[in-house]
Amino acid sequence: MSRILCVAEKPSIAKAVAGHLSGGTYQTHNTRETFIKNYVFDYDFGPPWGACSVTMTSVIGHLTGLDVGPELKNWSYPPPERLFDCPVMVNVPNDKKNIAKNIEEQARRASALFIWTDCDREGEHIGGEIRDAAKRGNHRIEVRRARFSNIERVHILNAARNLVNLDERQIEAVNARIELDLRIGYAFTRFLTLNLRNVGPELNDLMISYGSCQFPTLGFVVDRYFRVKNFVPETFWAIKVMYKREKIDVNFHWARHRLFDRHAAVVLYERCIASRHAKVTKTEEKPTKKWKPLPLTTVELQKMATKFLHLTGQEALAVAEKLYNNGFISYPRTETDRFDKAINLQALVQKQIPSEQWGQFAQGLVNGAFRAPRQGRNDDKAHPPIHPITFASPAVLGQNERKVYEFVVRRFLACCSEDAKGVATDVEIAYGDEVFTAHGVIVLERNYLDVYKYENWTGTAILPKFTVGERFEPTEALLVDGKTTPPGYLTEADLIALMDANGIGTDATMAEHIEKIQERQYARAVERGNRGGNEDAPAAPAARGGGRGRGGRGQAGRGGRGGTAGRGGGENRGSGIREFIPTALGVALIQGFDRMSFDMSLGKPFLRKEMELKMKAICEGRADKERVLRQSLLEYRQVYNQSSAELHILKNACRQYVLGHGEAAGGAG
DNA sequence: GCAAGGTC
Repeated sequence: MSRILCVAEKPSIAKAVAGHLSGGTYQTHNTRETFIKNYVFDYDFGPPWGACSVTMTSVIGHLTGLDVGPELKNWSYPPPERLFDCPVMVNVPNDKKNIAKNIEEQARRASALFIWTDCDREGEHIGGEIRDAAKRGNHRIEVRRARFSNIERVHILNAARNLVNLDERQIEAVNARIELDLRIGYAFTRFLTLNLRNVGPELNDLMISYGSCQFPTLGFVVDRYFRVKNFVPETFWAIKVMYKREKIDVNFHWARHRLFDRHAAVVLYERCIASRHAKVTKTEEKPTKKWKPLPLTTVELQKMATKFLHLTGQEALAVAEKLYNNGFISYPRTETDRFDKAINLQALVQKQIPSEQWGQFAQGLVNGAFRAPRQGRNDDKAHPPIHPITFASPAVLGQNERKVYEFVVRRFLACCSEDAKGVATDVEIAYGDEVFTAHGVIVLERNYLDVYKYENWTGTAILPKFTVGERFEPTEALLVDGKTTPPGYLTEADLIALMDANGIGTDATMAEHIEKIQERQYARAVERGNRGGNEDAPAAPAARGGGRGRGGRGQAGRGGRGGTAGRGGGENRGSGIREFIPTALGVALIQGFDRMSFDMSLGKPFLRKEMELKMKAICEGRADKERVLRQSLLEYRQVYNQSSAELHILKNACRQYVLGHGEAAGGAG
């Protein structure tokens, strides 16, 4: 019987796959690494392998690291630009030696290696690392890969019978990313730290790092800071019409929303008053619904946790990992927002019936209210959406675990419910030369809203009956004025959404980058509403540089902000929602690079997006790794040279913001 | 001393 070595990306997958392939009977052997077990069993992989003796084990993420040699460990010599062309080498870090050794030893006794890493680019690369380790033990070992996107039994058995080859292109694409991130990160970090050190005592002992993810993350924070800072309130005028019928105040909204020209508004208003009567031109009553949420991804979990659970993204992820390790929820790092058909959702719903809080709701779903979840557009082909696995009694969970578990379960049950249903009424009237509308909703069935307490469907009222053609005299018609208000600083949910949209970091690392820019003292998190005076703002005597000067007209009507006067930060006082404000250093770095004559500033997200496109090109065979590397390093070296040549601009920005030495030469913007 | 990406 031939021996087969199987290696997964993490211990939990090794155990799950071993369970499925062996039918639940395997021997467990400890290794030198506490978390890693070798599972031994027999399995028939079908032709050409036939019945085999299998050892299933795992790594714990990446097995190797890339680093520069000892001759480049000294920061003072050679200069940082050597990092663009010095040798780099792959090594197995000390904490991974035992894992690699286990694979080497097992490979010696095996004729084939089957790789069971996640079905994504990084997983393919980890597969390559596993292969290299196995080949060190047995250079003739045959290497195949299993492709699976969930750990349902049938799916795993199917993967075991349909092995493929490792995709070298994906491995090369990741190799390119690793090498670029290392060289560029090291080079610019040393450049910044060494060159800004002598600008002022404040910067003497700081580590000023650059990274392809941390800098764009900071860039978002700084960009919003300037939008708030440079916001110029504008006065607007609006016509408000109210009509009382059947004891209901019906508020009609002006179709023009608001005007920034007082004279024009007054003229239009006077025509309304002069006409005295309004005429109903359209009424419409139609069924409407509020959609249930999509299946839960990591990014969404973090956004919701920062909004509703009073946790940071990183805390939420750490708690979710603990819940996962205890078997309560599925793998928490996923981009997938659609459930695979193979997964038995009703059985998972059933497991929640014992809950005192949502058990009844789960019972209702089991009794017939169950509906298939919506299908999102994202599938990482590696993990299902986050969902509960077993019921966890609140007694066995800590406080934060309880909150996150509750959210995961409620979200899941909401996904398996019916949309909320209601009737929407719209009434349109003509008054003077103007058009006004009223909108009302009656909620008929709350459905998922009964379990998903993080959402509601209110703020809309029941409208009395109106008939087309009828005329009435409004109870109230006023010309009101107001001022546009600035947007708020970035919340963590905003920041995560921006990173997600711009491809900065991955679901697993976004929270780390947010943490990093605070650790580096580039930005600070402050509870919304607790921003006292100017003490949190950077020392920025002349912050004219960054965003757009006027927010009023251009932003009108978009999003929930920049709206009517009086809706500023006050409403959220003590909300527990944290927002990010750059420090003087953070502003200086982004502004400094922005003021240099680059086509693309290091603080903008485009460079990372470009890297992403290049990786894709390598994966699809349209580009070659070596050429991509050569080309990218050439570009970054030019950015580096230019940064050296224009270093005074960066230094001036630091003097301006950090030391408060007035507006620097070179100007703002 | 420095990056970003896996995972515990």
